[in-house]
Amino acid sequence: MDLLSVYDVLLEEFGSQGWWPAETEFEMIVGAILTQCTSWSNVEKAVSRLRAENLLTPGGVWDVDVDCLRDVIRPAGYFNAKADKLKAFVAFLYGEYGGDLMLFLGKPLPVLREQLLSIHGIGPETADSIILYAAHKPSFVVDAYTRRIFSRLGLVDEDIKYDDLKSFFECNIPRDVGLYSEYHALIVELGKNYCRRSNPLCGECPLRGVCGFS
DNA sequence: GCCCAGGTGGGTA
DNA sequence: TACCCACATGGG
Repeated sequence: MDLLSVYDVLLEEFGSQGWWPAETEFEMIVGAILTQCTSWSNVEKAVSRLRAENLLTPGGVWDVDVDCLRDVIRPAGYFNAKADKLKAFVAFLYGEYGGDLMLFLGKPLPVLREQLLSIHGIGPETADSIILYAAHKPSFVVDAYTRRIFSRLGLVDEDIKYDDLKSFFECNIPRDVGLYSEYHALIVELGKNYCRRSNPLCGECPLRGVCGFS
């Protein structure tokens, strides 16, 4: 089964996901950092608390005391590390772009990606998420579900490197922001429901029959 | 109580 | 390069 066929099955099963769930580009970036290895329900709690404290702007995060920031984002887990990461992002934004987020997001994709990866706390998945869902440029997002699902389908090795799995998608589906956005969201939806680390719940999976896992 | 969650950075060999 | 580990809350 090829990648576009898998996409069609997932879209038929789950419908359009409309990612990323955020009101602004900065909120999207905050969510991307907070959701690192963390369930979205916990991130929502932290984002709500940030909104209540008027901390969903670069200036808000820049000005707030880091100890206060840690306390506000506590429900998202790893709050010490993530507070430092949020601070690191806005420090970069003010240092390099005078705090102008749209100026930064308007940079060409390769420049944007390289600069994002230079920021403490932003690895390849977070960088690609920001490029795709905040800057709206075509960079396919790979996460733990992507590797698990497509290795269980037998399409790639389970130890495939991040950039190799990213290239596998980008070389085999059209380079389209809408497609990339929807595909990653559908992969996450499938993963949450049917492809956990253990207890894969294969019985009702829409990809049962073509997956070599069980 | 146990397992899991939309990763990343630092340390070590 | 390739492992190993810390980071932490909240839901099933």
